Amino acid sequence: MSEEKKMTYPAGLKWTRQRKCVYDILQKNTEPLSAAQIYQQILISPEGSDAASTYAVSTIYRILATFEEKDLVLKETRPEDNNAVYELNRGGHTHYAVCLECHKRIALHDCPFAHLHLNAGTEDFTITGHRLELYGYCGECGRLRG
Amino acid sequence: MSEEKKMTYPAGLKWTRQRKCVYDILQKNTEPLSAAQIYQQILISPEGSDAASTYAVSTIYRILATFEEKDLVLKETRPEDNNAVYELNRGGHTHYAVCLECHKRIALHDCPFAHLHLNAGTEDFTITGHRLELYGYCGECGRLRG
DNA sequence: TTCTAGATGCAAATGAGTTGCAAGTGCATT
DNA sequence: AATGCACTTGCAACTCATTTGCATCTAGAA
Repeated sequence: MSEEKKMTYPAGLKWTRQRKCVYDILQKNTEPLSAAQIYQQILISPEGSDAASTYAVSTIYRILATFEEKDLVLKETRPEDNNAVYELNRGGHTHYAVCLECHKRIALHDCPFAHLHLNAGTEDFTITGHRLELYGYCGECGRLRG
Repeated sequence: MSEEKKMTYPAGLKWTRQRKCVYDILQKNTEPLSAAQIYQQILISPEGSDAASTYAVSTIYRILATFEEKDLVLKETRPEDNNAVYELNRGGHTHYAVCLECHKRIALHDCPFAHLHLNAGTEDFTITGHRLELYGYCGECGRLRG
C-alpha cells in the first residue's frame, strides 16, 4: 500500500500521528466534517484502532485550530445547526444549495460571481472572499410539497 | 406617548408582557441581536425595570424559538462568533460585507441577485431564499494593512 | 369573573468547545 | 543512534450558550 503521499504542510508544524490522521480524514471526505465526526472516523480508522492509539477530543479541536491558523483547513458554521464544521482548504470555493426540508446540500459547481462585478455599497471595502448559500427545496422534497 | 402601535402577530400566540418586550427590542434594533444582548436590553429598558418584572433567560430563548417558528424573526449563526443572533423578519433581505479585521458589518443595500438568474446546478431545486456574505477589509483596516 | 391551555421562572442538565498541567514525542543537532 | 527541548498530547475540569423538567402563573376565551 502506498503510504507515500507527498503533502505540503507549513514549516514549524510537527507532523504527528494525530495531525496526519486528522489531515487524512479531511482529505478523504469531500463534505465538511464536525469535530465530533472526525473523532468518530478516527476511532474506526485503521490508524485509530492501532493499539497505542487513544485520541483526546481536545486534541482534535487543537489540531483543527492550528490547521485553520495555517490556512490548511476552512472552518465554517452552518446556520441551521450551530456547530462548526471543517474542510480541507483546496483552494477554489464551492457554494451549496441547501434543502430546507431534508437538509441535503447540493454543491454548485460554478460560482455565480465568476462573471459578476461586486462592489460593497458606498463605503470602500476590499473584497477577498464570499460565502453564498441558496435555500429552497430539492427535487424530491419539492414534489412532496406539491 | 403613543403606546398604540398596531402589529400583526400570528393567531394562537398569547401576547404576553415578555413577548411584547422582546418584540419591541427587536423592532428598535436594526442589527441582529444575540439572546444575551436582548436579555441585557430588557434589564435596562423601562419595561424591564418595572417592579414585578423579572425575566428568565430561558424565556428569551423560548420566545425567540416561538417567534422563529411563526416566521416573526430570523435566526442566524455567524461564522466568526459561535452564538446565534436574531432579527425581526421585515420581509426583504440584506446582505453584509464583513471586515475580517475588525468584524464590522456593512449592510449592502442592493442584492446582487436582483438581476441575476440563478439555477442550482444540474439537479432540480426550487430556490426560495439565499444568504450572501462578502468577506474582506473595510476602508480603515485595509489602509492599516497597506 | 372563571377557567384552562399555554407561557413563564427557576434551577439543574446538556453539549460543544476550551484550558491548565503533567507527561509524551517529533525532529534538529550532535 | 543518542540527546535535548520546544512543541504536542491526554486528561480532567471548566466555560458558556442553549435546553429542559416542573411547579406556578396568566392571557384571553367563555
